[in-house]
Amino acid sequence: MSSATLKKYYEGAEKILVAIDCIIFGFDKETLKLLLFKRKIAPFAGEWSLIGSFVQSGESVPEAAQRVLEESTGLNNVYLEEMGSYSDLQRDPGSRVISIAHYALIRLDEHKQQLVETHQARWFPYDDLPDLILDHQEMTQNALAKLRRKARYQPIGFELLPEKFTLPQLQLLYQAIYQKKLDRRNFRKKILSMKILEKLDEKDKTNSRKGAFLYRFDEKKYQELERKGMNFEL
Amino acid sequence: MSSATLKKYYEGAEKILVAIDCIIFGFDKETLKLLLFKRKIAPFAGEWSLIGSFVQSGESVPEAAQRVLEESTGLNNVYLEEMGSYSDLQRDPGSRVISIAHYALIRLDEHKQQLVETHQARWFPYDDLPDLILDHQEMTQNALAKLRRKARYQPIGFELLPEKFTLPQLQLLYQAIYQKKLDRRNFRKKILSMKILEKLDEKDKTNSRKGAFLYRFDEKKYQELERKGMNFEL
DNA sequence: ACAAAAGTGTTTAGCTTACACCCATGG
DNA sequence: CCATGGGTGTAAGCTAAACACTTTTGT
Repeated sequence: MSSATLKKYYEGAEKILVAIDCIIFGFDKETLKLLLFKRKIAPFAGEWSLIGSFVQSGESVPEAAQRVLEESTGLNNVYLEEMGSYSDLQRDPGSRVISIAHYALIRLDEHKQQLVETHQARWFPYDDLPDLILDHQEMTQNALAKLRRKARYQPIGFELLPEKFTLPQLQLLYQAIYQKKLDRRNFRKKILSMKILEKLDEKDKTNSRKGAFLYRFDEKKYQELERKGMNFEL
Repeated sequence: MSSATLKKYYEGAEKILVAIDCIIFGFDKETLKLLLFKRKIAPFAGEWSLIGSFVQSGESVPEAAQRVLEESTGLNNVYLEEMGSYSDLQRDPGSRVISIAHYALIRLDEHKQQLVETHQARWFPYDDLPDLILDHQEMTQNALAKLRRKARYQPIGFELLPEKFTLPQLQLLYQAIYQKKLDRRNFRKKILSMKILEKLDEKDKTNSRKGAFLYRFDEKKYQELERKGMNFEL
């Protein structure tokens, strides 16, 4: 093939705006929350929206997603997962844009509250969200579906908890993700039998007089088990 | 925001070439296969590659993927699933391209052999693939990983078999997907207990003198069970 | 009659589920 | 001393796993 034809091959194709949008999950006490933003630009200025940005020519998709996360939460070591593209021709009246949606799991206690204010953002309980622009509602629903599925075979739930957490807290989290109650004894048995938690000597007394022991997720132990082919199931 | 700023918002962003690439799975007797193509254009003309195409301005990502599938196999009702984006800045030396990879499951008996020839394509056993260009090797590995995971909770395996198939055939397929042997009696028990197969009166005698009964996948029964919340597990 | 693949049940072990009482502490 | 949430064990039912012989039929 001649270099002229090659040129035509790549240049004959249409370039398209590529955006990324982030569904940011957090977990507070017993509810799953989403970080939403008041959109600053037209169309739909002033309405609630996911946070997003265009992919720049100098960055890959994961880099763009990390950048957005850092700009909006101040965090740079965030669990981030691509969840698919949204490409309807009419999805954005402003222009033809293909968006690659991502969901992120962040620890509410770590993110910079100040940035939330700067961005006119707000945490909403997952089951009490405002109307969202464009196809952001659909993205949001797909994100929870993916999160649920993923949480079944990988311990990503821990990404939503502080470094030290109690078993009751962990159970509340999984209950929030699966939207159903779990038996306390069975939950404990199962999670402890996986041996991926390190029990600490401290107690957290914010929720009861007796206090609950704090645990820490042991990444190393988990990865060992994973290599040996364990299956993490609720 | 003024319309000038708006203009700047969308126009200030960089447009990027967006491609889709398809990992096309087939199943033959007892091996999982991939349809690969001799690349016609530079760079890498003449080397083996997945089939792909740029997303046109008039089509969505799923539409582009279907188009590619139809052009390369002649099939238009194909099981097709997006599996993620590939966006390294240097991934394609020809130009900066973001590719959204998809995997497809097709029935070897249905696709048009003639098109395979037209495209200088060839079916390769999954575990004996030639070197592939760009990041196509990585895509291929990710595709099988996704297929395996997905096959655990959705009966997508059937997309790889002809409409009528025998239980031994089905078992061979799942063994190929999971790369491990399954017990014949347990497999049968499990699959039949799901009640998603319709037993026919015909036998297929191509593989034995006795012959094996043919079955058909019952989409309706499956969807009913799905609504009631069954879990499809190997 | 025999070779080659299809078909069929039972037993055992492990896992999941359901369930109720005592413990520690701060007020 | 009592109210509140944290912690613990066991029995029953169910699902998964292991395992070997009979059936059919073309040659």
